[in-house]
Amino acid sequence: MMTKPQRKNNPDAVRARLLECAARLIVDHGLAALTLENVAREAGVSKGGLLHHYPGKTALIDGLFEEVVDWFDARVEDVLERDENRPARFSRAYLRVVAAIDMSVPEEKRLAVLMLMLSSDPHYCARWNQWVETRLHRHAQTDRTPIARTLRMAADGLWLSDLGGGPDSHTPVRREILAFLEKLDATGARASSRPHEGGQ
Amino acid sequence: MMTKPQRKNNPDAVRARLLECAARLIVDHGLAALTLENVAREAGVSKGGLLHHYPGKTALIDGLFEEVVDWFDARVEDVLERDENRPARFSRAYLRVVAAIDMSVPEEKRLAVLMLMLSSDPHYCARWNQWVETRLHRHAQTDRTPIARTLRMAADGLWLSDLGGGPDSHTPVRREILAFLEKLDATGARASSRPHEGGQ
DNA sequence: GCAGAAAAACCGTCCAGACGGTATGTTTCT
DNA sequence: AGAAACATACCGTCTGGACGGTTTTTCTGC
Repeated sequence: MMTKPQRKNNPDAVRARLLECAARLIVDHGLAALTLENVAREAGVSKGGLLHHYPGKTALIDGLFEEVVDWFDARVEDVLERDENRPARFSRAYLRVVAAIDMSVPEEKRLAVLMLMLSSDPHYCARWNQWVETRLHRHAQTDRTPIARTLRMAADGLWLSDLGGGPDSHTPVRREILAFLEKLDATGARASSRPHEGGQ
Repeated sequence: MMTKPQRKNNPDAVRARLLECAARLIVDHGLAALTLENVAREAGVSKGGLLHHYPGKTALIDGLFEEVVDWFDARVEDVLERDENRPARFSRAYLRVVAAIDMSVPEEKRLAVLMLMLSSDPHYCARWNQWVETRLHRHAQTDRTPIARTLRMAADGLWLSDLGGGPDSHTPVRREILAFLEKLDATGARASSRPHEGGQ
């Protein structure tokens, strides 16, 4: 008995739940549903409690943004390590991570949140671009080719398609496209792969 | 004299200006900035005036959506006509239209608005998917290949990049990517181009 | 250990501002 | 004159957030 009558505050868990609920609200009911009261209720705390952890709505959203970016970053870095040092290395990892997203898994809906925030607020858009450009600079030798850019752009398209359930978001089609793209960098790589030095 | 002291109502122009200002507000300051008051002020009319033309906010947004889709559709159809009946015909036109967007031209920012609405509201997302699938069905013989899908996905990525001024949205890079993609359907077309019949 | 003070976690209430929308008046076109 | 094209004033609602209070946890001196 007495498994858990010992009441324990767990602020970290509360913060995590707040972020998770905020993400779910956005994905399931749109950005308009992201109100302090809704998030608080979903997370099982009061509005005052929420505001204790995140002193304002923007702080909440900022926290969500950063968490999702970190999550994505970690996955990319993970794929990156297991890959040889081929051309378009970073961009391929980027694509693979996006392609591996399974929207039926709740936790992976986070990416949809990112897409939402990206396209709705220029501010987050800028921060995201900065993230991309940092990696792009880090992998300048392998990822400034047209192929690399194409892979990333296709990944973004797939990503967007995931969000809205477009005609290319179904598993068989995805697999086909991904196979095609993976083959791409082997075949066409030397056709017009010349690092493009320019633009800061 | 009397160049234009003769005051003339021009409701059509007002409607157009309202839509244009709404689009600019969204692109420049995010969805949250789209309020009736803001739009009205930007367009130089009162809120009452706005509500006279569009009886509600949703009507305004609907009008904007439809106008942008029509605009995009017209451009795609235009490019389509000037193109021979090659594989991936529709998808290539789709890509070319997106690639031709010049965000410095105010009028062409409309596409960014579409992207915004698509990713923020499931309702518009569904309507857009329907548009795509209609064309896809119309060009079933040429545009159900992996290459065609890739072209469209890359177009979507470019499109998204345009919205936030991502690293791939600058003219020289665009040109390079476009050239690469245009070459793609010639080189890799027969490697794995098999119409994929399935999915409803 | 342990009282008690301090800090952190959390709750419920209230308020000012913003926003969508209505109602009504005034001007302009036909 | 009558309809369409506007403007002005106003209302109800919702939401972010401030505020004060209460409970829980942690720190501190003994």
